[in-house]
Amino acid sequence: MTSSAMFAEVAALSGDPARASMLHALMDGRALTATELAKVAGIAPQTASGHLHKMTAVGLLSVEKQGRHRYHRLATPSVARMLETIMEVAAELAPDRKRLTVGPRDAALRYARTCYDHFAGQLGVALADSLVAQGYVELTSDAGILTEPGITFLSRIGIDVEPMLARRTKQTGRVLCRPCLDWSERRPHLAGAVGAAICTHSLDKGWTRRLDDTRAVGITPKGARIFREMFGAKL
Amino acid sequence: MTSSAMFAEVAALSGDPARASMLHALMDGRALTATELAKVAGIAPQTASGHLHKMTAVGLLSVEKQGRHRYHRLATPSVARMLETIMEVAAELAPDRKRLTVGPRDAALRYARTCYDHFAGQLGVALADSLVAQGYVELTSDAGILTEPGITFLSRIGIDVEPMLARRTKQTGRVLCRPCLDWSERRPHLAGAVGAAICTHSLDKGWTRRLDDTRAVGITPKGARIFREMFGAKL
DNA sequence: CGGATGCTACGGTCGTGAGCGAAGCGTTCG
DNA sequence: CGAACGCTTCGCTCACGACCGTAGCATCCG
Repeated sequence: MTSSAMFAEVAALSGDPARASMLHALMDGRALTATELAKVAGIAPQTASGHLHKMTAVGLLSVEKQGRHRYHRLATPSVARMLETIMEVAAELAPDRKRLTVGPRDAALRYARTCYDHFAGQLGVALADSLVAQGYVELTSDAGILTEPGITFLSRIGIDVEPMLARRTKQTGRVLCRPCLDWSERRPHLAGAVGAAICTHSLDKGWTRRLDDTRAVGITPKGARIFREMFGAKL
Repeated sequence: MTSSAMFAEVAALSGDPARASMLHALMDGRALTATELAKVAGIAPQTASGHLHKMTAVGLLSVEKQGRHRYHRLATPSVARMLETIMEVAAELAPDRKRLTVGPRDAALRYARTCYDHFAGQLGVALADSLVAQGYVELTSDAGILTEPGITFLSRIGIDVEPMLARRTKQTGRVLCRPCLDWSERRPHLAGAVGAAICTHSLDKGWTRRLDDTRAVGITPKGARIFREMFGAKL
């Protein structure tokens, strides 16, 4: 059965500690160079090159050549979703040795970061919580939906949900989104098209900005006001 | 970072060909014995025993002792979800060598089978299609919801959605479900609490029945009528 | 045009772990 | 009670692959 073989190959590629570290680092959706990834994984560049070649050959990663750099990123959103679910299981199964040390040890990362294409960390959880509290979003571990008031809210802050509606059943009023378990907060936050739109829009509008070369993001004063007054988030 | 280590361990456990075969076989939600799993994976019972011990120790599997048999099953629904997403990526990345040979080679399995706790195969896809066509369910690759007419429909055929409502936001009218990519049909079908309820209820009512010692299910004449007349499914 | 940088290809070492044969323990059944 | 069965533990072999040193190829810079 060739399907089972491919399954094993994908899982095995994700299962090596060094490769896992790299995939982990790529979870923020950005593209990193081989050297950066080698440093993250704590291995020599040659070794990293081999790993990256394998993962690219199979299709987990895609490469973009720019000058003498080669930027690697997760090939598809489904790969990111896969990594998320593996992390979810890993978090569940993790021995409760020090919940405190679990997750990113960097305070900035715990506070706010990107998770592939959406926000995670305390910011991500807080936004999700407030959207749920106001009835804009409903979330379970299985799925999530954006309610009609939620659609109105998003358009008020400048996010158009039409493109999301176009890609699904014609019926208006509800837009599907997706929960994503945060492995530092151990709480669900907002992913999927809606979560991605909020993240993109927030970066565009200067509510948040990337902290140089990490996956952490900072909240600008303007953003803090918006998140507090519009979202009702407690940060 | 201990979280990354656990991630790698979980993925590595799923990555060995023999273990992958076993997990694959356990995806139907039933509990199998060590010998059965050894046969599936094509390895000696001793080897299988070692694998099962490891996966159980980490928490991917749970064991139930019954007489001289030890029944192994997936420990939690989240493990099943993880395997699904890995399969989804594997299916996407699979070289298109013979779409025909992809997926279960057994005709009965392709026709109708269980996928952890819900239906898959042609039956699963057909049911999902007809529920979507009638506006009872909305599905995307990210998430799915059960509409108000859908709730009415389910209660008409004897499925109470109250327990599902209880576990989420109080607001009535919508129940979240979950899409699951079928790797033989390459089409989404219905999973989550709603999919599980339909599967359980269908087995209870004798609309379908398990085919002895496989994960395949058969559709009884009564079931065929129900699926055709009530669901509007074309099988 | 040298020198530095980012990355990759090759060759070799070494540890890890999958696999099985043999043997032992508990359970079931004739 | 003894044989058959299901499963596990132990000890061993062996192959795969992660890792790095060396070397080689492109690209950018002064």
